[in-house]
Amino acid sequence: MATMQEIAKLAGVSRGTVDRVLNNREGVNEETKKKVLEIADLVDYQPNKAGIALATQKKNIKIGILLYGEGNPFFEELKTGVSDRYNDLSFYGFTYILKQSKSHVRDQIAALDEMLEEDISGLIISPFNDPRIVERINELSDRGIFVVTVNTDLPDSKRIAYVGSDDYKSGQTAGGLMGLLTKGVGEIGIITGGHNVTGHESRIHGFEEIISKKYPKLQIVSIEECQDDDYKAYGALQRMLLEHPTITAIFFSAGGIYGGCKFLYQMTQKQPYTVITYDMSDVNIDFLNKDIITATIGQDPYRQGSIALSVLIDKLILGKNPEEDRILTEINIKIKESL
Amino acid sequence: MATMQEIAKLAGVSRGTVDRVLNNREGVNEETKKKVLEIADLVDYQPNKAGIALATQKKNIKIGILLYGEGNPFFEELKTGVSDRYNDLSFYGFTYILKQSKSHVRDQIAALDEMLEEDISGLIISPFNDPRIVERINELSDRGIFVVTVNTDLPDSKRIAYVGSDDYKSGQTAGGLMGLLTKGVGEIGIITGGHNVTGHESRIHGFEEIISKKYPKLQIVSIEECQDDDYKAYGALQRMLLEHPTITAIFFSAGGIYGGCKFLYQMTQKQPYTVITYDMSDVNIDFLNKDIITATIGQDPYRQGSIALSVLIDKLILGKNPEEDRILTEINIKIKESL
DNA sequence: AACTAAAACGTGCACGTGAACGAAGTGCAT
DNA sequence: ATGCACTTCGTTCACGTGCACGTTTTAGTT
Repeated sequence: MATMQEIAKLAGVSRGTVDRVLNNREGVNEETKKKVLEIADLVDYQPNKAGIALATQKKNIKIGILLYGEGNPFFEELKTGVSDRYNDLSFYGFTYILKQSKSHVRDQIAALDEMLEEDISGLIISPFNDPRIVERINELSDRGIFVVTVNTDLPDSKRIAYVGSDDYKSGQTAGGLMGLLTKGVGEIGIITGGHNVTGHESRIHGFEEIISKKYPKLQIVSIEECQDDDYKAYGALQRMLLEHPTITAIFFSAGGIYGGCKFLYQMTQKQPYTVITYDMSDVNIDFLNKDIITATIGQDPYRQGSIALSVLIDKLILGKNPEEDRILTEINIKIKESL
Repeated sequence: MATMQEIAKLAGVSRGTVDRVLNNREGVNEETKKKVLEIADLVDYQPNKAGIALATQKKNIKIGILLYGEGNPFFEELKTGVSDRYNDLSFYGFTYILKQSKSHVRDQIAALDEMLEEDISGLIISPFNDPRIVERINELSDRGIFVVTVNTDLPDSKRIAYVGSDDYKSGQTAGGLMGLLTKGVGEIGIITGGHNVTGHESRIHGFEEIISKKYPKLQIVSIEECQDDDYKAYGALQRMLLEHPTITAIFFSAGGIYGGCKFLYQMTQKQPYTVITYDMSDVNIDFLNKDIITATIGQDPYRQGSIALSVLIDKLILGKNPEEDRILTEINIKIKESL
């Protein structure tokens, strides 16, 4: 591996000049610049990360991580991913501060504003789908603070990358799984979440596509919205099953799982519903163990956290742009036995 | 974060002495040693990784990675995991050499012996379950070369850690999934693999346990061994379905998937078998797409590779022992739509 | 030609650690 | 007292980079 020193020698200049060229600092003649770049290219110069790390430490870089849903195992796992990767990357001498707001847009905005006081140089955020959030992300970007979104994307913002699952595909997966578990026959009810989580509709579209194309004998007979509220979900499911007693399968496209499953659990005449939900929350684990939920679809939150930190540090310290601006994580199916 | 220099100042000695104490080098008085350790503990000294990295570079550490099954997507993903993590960790200035032997014990032994010529200081191996391999791993350990096993464990060897899935549990997962997909009714045939892959029997035991306890109307009516050979698998499945025409579900506990699925694909009168296999190989993907395989069970090879490298480097460069000597990866279910 | 300002470049320090080298200090035999 | 071996400890260099500072060269003005 060639070092700056060696390049300097080959180019007949000092290491300082090489440094200026390779870091795009000004104050170097066009010709010498060209020559240095040529040689750097020739020897395939790769900066030594340990050197960078040692030199960067004093800069005291700080990045912010803004999530919601305290205690939610999805975010707990995401945090583990961040923390594990931080372990590898901490030699760059940066720190991070973590905030978890309440699950509401205005709380996230408040937390975001608080975070800006801390003069961070990068941000990882699981954003709500709200124009005010987009606005703030753009503002940050303009100030030179790089933003990576996780879990939910805001494609119209100036974020440098999104790390999370492909919602349409995860909807298709739910659809395919539903087909298999029901042997392709029966009636389905869907409990949807709220509207400030982007992927929401995509999931349902993916689900509907597979059901309609691949399983003609499977029918979606009712869709109820619950705004990610457990009380509403309880009531919604109750009404739904009363109106459509022929339903044998239920798909929760987002929240309201606890409320819905509680109702199913409390039903006097137990019917073996096929139930598909999202994410590995405590609630999901509990109801998987109680045989209320049949399967749940995970989106690898651990890797979301891990990759997000990695991408942000690459950009922030090494100046390396992510290869894709949408980095998709795997979709996993979990059942009781695979927990 | 305290540095050696600061500890030295507090202890009233030079940094060299602190270095000797903290790295367990000899030549330092008991009392001063005690004092230094006290202060190091007090300030919660954590060595600066960038410093270590920069200083360690010249040592030219090399580690070996020994796999088999060239082209096998399981190992391809594992290699990606290694490579990604290497990207993060390469600042320690180490290199690795990768060998993929043929899928046979004696080829692995030969490759292992070749590797030893290269004077490596650590080894990651996906071992065959054979006493000669165990013997060699122990020999390496005695020579101070740390060994991490992936994919298959050799618990009786002197490896410092195993990274892979819990085979018994993955068998249970297969069983639970089989129950769900068949609605708990029908007859099952099992195609098993060979005997030099440890987890083999554990998977089948886990499978049998769930089937017998949870799904009384589901019966395993035939088990055929195919030694991971596709020709044998083809024939074995043919015989099996001839002898037991009532079989509606097939469980491949290891190899022979291509042979078996090819037979199913070529059958003139297509029957909708429920088929469960292991790992995300090309073969599996192909037959998932052809609707021959219903679901396949993955064991997160990416993370196996990633974690294995991490553990080995922690031990080798930072002298840190893994917290557990069995590090289990997640079990994931994949269907056609979630590929 | 003399001076000035800007451009272009070199030098040196800092970061934290590993490790070789060398310098004291101690005890013992001569 | 001198020499010697041994213990104990301090000093120094090396690793590769970022960055501040200082120095030289160039171009422009009077």
